[in-house]
Amino acid sequence: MKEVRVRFAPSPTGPLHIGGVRTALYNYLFAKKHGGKFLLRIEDTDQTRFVPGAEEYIIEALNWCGVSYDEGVGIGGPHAPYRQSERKDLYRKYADQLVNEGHAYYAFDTAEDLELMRERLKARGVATPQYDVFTRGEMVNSLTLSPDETAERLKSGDTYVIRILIPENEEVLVNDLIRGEVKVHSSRLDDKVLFKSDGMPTYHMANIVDDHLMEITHVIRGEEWLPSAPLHVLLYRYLGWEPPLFAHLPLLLKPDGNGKLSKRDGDRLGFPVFPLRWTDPVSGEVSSGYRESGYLPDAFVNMLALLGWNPGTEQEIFSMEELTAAFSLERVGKSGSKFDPEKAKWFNHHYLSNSNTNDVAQLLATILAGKGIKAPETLILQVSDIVKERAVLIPDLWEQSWFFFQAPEIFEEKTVQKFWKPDSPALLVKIIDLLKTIDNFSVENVDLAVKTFIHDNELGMGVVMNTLRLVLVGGSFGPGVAAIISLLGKDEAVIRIDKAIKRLSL
RNA sequence: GGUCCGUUCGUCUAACGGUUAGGACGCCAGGUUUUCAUCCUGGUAAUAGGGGUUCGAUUCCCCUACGGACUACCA
Repeated sequence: MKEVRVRFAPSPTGPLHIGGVRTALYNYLFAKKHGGKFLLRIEDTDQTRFVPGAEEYIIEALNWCGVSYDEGVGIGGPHAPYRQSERKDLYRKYADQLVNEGHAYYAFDTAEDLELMRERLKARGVATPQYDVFTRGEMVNSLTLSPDETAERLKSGDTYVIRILIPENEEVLVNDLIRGEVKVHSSRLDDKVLFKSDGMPTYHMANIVDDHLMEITHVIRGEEWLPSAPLHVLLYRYLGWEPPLFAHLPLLLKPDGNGKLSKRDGDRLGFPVFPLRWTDPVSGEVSSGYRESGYLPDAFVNMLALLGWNPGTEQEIFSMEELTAAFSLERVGKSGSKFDPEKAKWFNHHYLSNSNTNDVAQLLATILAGKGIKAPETLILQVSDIVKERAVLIPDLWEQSWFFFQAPEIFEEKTVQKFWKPDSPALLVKIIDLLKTIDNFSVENVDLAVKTFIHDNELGMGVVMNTLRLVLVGGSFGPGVAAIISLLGKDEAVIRIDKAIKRLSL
């Protein structure tokens, strides 16, 4: 059996959004599953839409997700180059071949000509004006011009495009791995431009040539390409090539209402639609990314994988290896999936709280370093251990633990109102004395000592604990009080209690 | 408008002719608890509508409705 070769072929016109990431992911999983190759090709045939930084962004995003490619831009491979603008010279001969064999033709119409044609047809009541079997006869092209005239125009340097000559009357079949057989009548297809007047091929031409040359076996791409798939089938046939197998993935929809997920939805609903933060080079507008928002790549990938695909079992937590083993195109759904930001958070929380404490400590250490805070490694480790299950996003690690690294400057008014009573200072003085008697300052020991103290003095658990919490962290938040006291250490705990007594008693 | 694709709880989805239509997120309730979370238990909630085919339709066919994609010398 032939080696499976698939590609992800984005256009560098901006940041990759999560729908694109998912397409890349499915290609990757499919390739790995079948022991094949996954390649990255950059489709930059439209020079006017080039956006600086977009290509780098795409590569960085794939790397962050752990979606690595075997051949492509940046790493090369047996079919280099992988950037279409650098393959420019390759395409022309195939366009010529199509013209020579009567499957394509030269068209000299100007933009104005085309506009006029559309208006004319609309006036005539034609709903969809197209350059097709019905209209090509009245346009300026090598079909309507004499061979001499055509040759003359070509020679004199008239600008022209090359259009495919769509056959007049036949059903074009597209066999889709996800949707089955899709039939379209050729009379509904238009004579798409294959070769532009600027000397570049269009997507349609370039993608067929490259997929063939790069020996692509499966084209896995978004559903938005389904309507042009018949055209691609025709091109393979006319070029005499065996077409790859097609799989058109369902779309990612916006969380509310309907429609394709877009950049705007993220802004509007407050969640990232991009894997990484992106700053538009022209407007300077910033779009948030999953990475910068504090998502773990594994959680992000897991969440994305399940949007449109399911394993057929009730498993929902998957490592990349497990995804690879379980993935199949047969289990990709047909209908679009609404993106659910809440579920994304759930995944991240799950991954964070189930992460190895050492890994979490790394994340916390990075945050601390960014704030210029120095802390003992063991403390970071201990804090990470008790705080990881309380964090949904990475920044929560800090939100839940900052008081371990710096003493509170202020005391929450609300909590003071509720727990600071006239007899609080006396209580806390006793607690200080108590803490001083504890030799082994482990969480368990501190917990036992405090609870015994509460019991022996017939005090209320809530009152004592919350008062302690208030003076230790400055409010009503954080992990268990015993853990806080233990990790702070005897000296620091006593200092904080003592200071608070003085400040709050004023 | 035309072409194509689609339609199971609010959301992601399972069930590939026979199930009390299952799971997850969310939500609600209860439990654990020193705060807030977590965690545990339970609950809520769906086959778009109408025709067929069949002993039997979520499942197969048709129609309707609704939704989406596409409709550039953009990908």
